[in-house]
Amino acid sequence: MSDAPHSTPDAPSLEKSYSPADTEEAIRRRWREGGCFHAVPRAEGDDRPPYSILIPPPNVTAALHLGHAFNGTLQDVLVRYHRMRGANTLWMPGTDHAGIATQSVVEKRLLQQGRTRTDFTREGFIEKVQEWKDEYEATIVEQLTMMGCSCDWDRLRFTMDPVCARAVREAFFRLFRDRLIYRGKRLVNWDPVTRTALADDEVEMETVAGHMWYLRYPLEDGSGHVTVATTRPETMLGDAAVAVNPRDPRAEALRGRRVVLPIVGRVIPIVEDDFVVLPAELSDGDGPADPKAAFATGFLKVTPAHDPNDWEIGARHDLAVINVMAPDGSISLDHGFDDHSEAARAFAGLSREDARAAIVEWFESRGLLENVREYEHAVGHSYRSHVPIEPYLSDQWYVRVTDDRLRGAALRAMRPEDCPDLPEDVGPRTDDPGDGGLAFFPDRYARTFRSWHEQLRDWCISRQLWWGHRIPVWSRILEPGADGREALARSLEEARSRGEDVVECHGAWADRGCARQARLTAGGEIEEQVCLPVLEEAEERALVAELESAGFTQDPDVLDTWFSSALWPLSTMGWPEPSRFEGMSGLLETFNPSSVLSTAREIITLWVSRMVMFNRYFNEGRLPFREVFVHAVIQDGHGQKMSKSLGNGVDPRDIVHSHGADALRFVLTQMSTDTQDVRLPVDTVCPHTGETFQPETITTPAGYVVSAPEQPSPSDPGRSMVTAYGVASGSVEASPERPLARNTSSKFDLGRNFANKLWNATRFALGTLERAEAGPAGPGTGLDGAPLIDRWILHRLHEAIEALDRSMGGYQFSNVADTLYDLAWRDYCDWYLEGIKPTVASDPRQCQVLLSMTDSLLRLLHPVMPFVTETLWPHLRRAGERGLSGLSLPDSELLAVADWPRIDASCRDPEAGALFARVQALVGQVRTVRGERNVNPRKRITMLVPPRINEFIASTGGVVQTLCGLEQVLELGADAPPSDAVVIAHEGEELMLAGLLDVEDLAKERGRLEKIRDQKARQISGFEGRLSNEAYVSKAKPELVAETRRLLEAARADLAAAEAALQRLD
RNA sequence: GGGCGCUUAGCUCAGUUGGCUAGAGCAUUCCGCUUACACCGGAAAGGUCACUGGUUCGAGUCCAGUAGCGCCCA
Repeated sequence: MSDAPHSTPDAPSLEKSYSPADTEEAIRRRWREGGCFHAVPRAEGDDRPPYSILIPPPNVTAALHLGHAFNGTLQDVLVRYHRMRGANTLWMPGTDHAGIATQSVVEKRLLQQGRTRTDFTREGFIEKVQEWKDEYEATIVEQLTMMGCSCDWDRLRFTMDPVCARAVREAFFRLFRDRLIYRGKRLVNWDPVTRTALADDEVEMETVAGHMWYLRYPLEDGSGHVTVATTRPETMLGDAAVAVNPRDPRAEALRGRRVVLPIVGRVIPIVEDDFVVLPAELSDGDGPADPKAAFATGFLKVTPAHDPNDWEIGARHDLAVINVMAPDGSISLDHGFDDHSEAARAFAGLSREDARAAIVEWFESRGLLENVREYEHAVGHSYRSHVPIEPYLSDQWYVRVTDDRLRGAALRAMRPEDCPDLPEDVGPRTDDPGDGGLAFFPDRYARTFRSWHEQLRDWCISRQLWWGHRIPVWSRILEPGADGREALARSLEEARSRGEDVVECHGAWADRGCARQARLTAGGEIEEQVCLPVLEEAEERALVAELESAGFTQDPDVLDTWFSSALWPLSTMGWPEPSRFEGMSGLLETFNPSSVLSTAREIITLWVSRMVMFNRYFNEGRLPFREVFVHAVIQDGHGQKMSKSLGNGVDPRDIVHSHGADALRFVLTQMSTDTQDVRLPVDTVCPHTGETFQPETITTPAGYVVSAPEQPSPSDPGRSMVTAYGVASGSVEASPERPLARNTSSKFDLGRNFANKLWNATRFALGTLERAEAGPAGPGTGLDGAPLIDRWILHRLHEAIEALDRSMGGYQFSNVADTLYDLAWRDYCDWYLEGIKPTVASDPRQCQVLLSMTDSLLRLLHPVMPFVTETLWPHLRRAGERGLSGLSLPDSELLAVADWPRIDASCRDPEAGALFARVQALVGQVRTVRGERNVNPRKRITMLVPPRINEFIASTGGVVQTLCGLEQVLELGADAPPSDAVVIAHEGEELMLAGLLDVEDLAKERGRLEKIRDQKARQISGFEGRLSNEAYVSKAKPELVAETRRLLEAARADLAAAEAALQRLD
């Protein structure tokens, strides 16, 4: 940091402009040393209300971009606001291990060095990932700190740290014990490249230009064939049936008949199922046409092992499940494809793509390929490797979220007005603490939450990865003749008759606290599973050794990242046993439920739902948070979402560098409207010359517009730089000759200017107070008989505080920013400071108003702009005690923990508000005339006014004279006005300005008056039209009608004044 | 296919129970370096509120439909 004089609190004077880079570091240090952000659980006698937010833990895959900065800013605004309002405030920070994403970035990095994961032991590889995590966690924390986020950094958590790991183990154990976790053979979304299962929401649908192939399957009796249409011919090796719609007229003739599957020779049935789309020519036209109908033949090949719909059909018709692929997606004979023929064996080992071509070729060469058509359809792709998902049959672990204890609890949590009718299979609302208590902002997102749960499916939680929480289950297959096998087989048989496929076992292992279950595998074997509870380390080691010597092995898979994220509100607070960890006792009781979750739209399904279910299940029905605020998505200048993977994200540190943290925060706050997306055009800063320019763009293969990886320096084309996209995409690397360019955006100029304005206004206020003759009056001074402008600014302060409280409560951040901007810049700087300049030095009470207003502004602005306000704070404190009657401003060493201004209704003064509005209107008119005639601002002029206006001006304490630049105000008498007088129509009366110009410009003056005349005439006809409408007069609110009449009268008088003045010109 | 959002000044956007003459910032033009601030002050110009119908005394705002853009979930 620099040692500029204002960077130390004791410095006497302030620089001429605010320089964030010179002060931010010192301010961060003061907060850190002051321990301002550390929260402690509620203690005896502490009646502060709690306020807590859990940060949505950012992934440690990469640095944060402005989307995260946006969310972080809004949370910090809330947290700082509530802290100043006196809440016991906790903002819990942390990061997420992001299993698949982090593992794959590390694997990608290793690949660049020519190594793969399997070159390491599991432990060795995890260590590599851990290094990555440490690096990015530090980056993320630095980014948040630089933005001023007031997190409780002493409580920083990581989803895989020991505290969180303990929570994961406990949760898994309880769910397993309660039969809410099970292992099952299912079709999963399989990523053949990373060789792991993906949850539904990790699959990205992409529209693909593919083909529809029409394959002929001969009937068994040789009497002909049926033609099936398919986009995936290679899966035909696993076909188990051909399906036809029962409404299809051909169905009856085919009933009971069979086809011979080409290549394989398998004889498979023709089944009837409603799922089959009737071809367009057979469709009876009721209901909307299915676009697939145009491509359908009415015959569907059914491949239960390789298509989710076929899996369902297979289940309905009890079809065989024949898996013909290996985990890498190649055709394989070793994973359930037992009835392979000689011809089929030729395809073994081919990739999906090669097998498709070969099989199409096989059909074609035998005349069984009836047709090929172009076909555009949506195909699921892995969000990680971006290859098409393979629906794949495998053993996976599931959470039975469809159980009423989870899904039902999530739906019952909704406010009744958001979900008036619970689905039939959901239990009724109860008096449980969390029932009906969950609110969404904006409330339309409640619907997203509800519909997600209405069509919920069990949640696949196992991932075939090394980086993550390992599944704490040991299992073995019971060999025939093994001890107790007979008894187990019998109870499994019984269970099966009850519709269950698992039995709980007692005895060995179970009596040591483990949960032990047995199930029947697809192959008819008995699998015994032992889930370990949370144990002391030595005890666990011993138990594991025993299990392993008894033939058990630990499941190699890890848990879906969202499993640990779902526990975030619990795990961060030490659940299930906070007393084990220092400083955590009482956290849960004080801060769970937290106050609000601030997050992005797509997270409603991924995360919000699961936190609600888990928190309610594990913590006595309590909600993890009472409110969910869903913020907008930050897009780049091309309307594309900023994302880590796309590489179009802007590092918030770049903006801190170019504009300062407060500017970043203010503008992001102002951008937070109720809409879904906000757009932020991004510029590049040349590292060679420092100039800002619009980078050249390229279009990626996926169709995104991003800045080109390398850019020439705009004014020095001989030199070049690399962009964030270039580095993120791996196509270029930064070097000393070709450095990485920072980003910026002119969008943040507004915030930088505002911070500077506040800086200078405060500087002016302090200088003025220093020079004042008597200094400020004591705090507690009343405003009775005070000048209009002082009563008015206090009135505005009161209004602003009310507006801020309202906007904060409704997450209307844009309104928060606008309210602050208008109060500080428009009211305080433009009107108040300008208006008091001639009087303040000799008026101690006005000095106190100035001081208290400045103090209040710093407090109000602090949540949004903490750095500049905290920097100014010690200077203000030295100016004396602040406060007025009705406005309490208790002192505090640090602004971050100062009180929010306490203002009472006595400061409200609507009369002053109305009077000052008249002043502003009058001043505006005079300034317009001065501006139109290019009168030098320094030139003092004379105003001639009728008695009523004269009286009004006299009552305003001189502000009209000051703000209009008046030499004198004269009452219009019998004397003729000066020849150069310009007429203004104001409040239905004529005013005149004299001494504007040395030479009269008649034509200009006529034009001005004519314009006023026409404008007034237009207004009058509008008002008259309204009032001549009887329906309006009788139906509209009376005060509105009266107001219209008043406006009409005023406009008529103004018109008359303008016309009179025009006449005088002739 | 289902759901949601957006379309208001050249640009980026406000406009939350329908009600003064539709606002802001930037950009543009004019005047001003008035000892707080040129990261500034004053003023001007700029809009068929996407389109079509409807409800209403009154519609940017509510309803229905159309078009375009975008997002989420299948």
